[in-house]
Amino acid sequence: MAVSLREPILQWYAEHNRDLPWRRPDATPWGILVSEIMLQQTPVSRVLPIWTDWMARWPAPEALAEASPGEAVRHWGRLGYPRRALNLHACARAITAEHGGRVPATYDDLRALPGIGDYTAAAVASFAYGGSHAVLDTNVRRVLARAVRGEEHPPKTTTAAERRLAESLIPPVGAPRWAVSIMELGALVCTARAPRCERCPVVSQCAWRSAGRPAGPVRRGQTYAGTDRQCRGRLLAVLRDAPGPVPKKALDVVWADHVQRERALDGLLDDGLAEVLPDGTYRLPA
DNA sequence: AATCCGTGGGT
DNA sequence: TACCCAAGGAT
Repeated sequence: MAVSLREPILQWYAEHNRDLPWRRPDATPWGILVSEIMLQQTPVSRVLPIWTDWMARWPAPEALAEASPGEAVRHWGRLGYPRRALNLHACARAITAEHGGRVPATYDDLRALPGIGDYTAAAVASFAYGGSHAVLDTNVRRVLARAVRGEEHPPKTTTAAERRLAESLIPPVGAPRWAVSIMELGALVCTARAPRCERCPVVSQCAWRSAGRPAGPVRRGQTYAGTDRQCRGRLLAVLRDAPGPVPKKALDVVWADHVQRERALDGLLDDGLAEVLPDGTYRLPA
């Protein structure tokens, strides 16, 4: 059955895997944790330079824990979803204070850290510690949706059936290798947009392929221009690129709509991504 | 369950 | 050129 997907995909990975720094033998659990949070909804190519800089600057949780949250946000640069920088900083402080400076090894302990959900906990437990978990990211879900269910896209949210299927495929030995293999296949071959079926090691057993690659329903993408998110991004960029506190005027000039701008700024303050000083200037959190 | 949360590159 | 979407998580 679906278990016959394993050997071809493992073999394909052995020949086609990318040499990524967080996959090397000398990668630390901390480096792997940092990479997983940076990779949430973010392409590898954009993570690489930021990850390299972070690991040189903060090679262990204790180092980041000693920095301010604002410094974490500043060095996050334009990776996107900057609350992840705050999450990573909070992870560093929790690991330092509650786990003796060692990244926890179990799924449950990892899952309890800020910004670490089901996927990231399973990924770190597996990749950093050799744990056996279903590592269900968007790549894996797409490969399974196509190869097994014969559909172009996975369901919007992870279903119990997907989880059962993923768990049934975990090999008794080498779970981490299997997880990274099927993820890599989704990332490089079984892509969302223009899948390279001619390079796929399991094309002969793919239900979607044999059905003629039927198109799934068109999914509504979220527009971005003019949103609060774009406004928040503009405002935070001002704070990030300034060496110190900035007057409110510096924020006002980057977004015309007054009501939306104030709402977005309040949101940044609420989220702990910015703070206001007694003199009315703004900066990244100290 | 549906929305919100950034950013930039590929198609 | 628009649009899609990328190793998700929190609410």
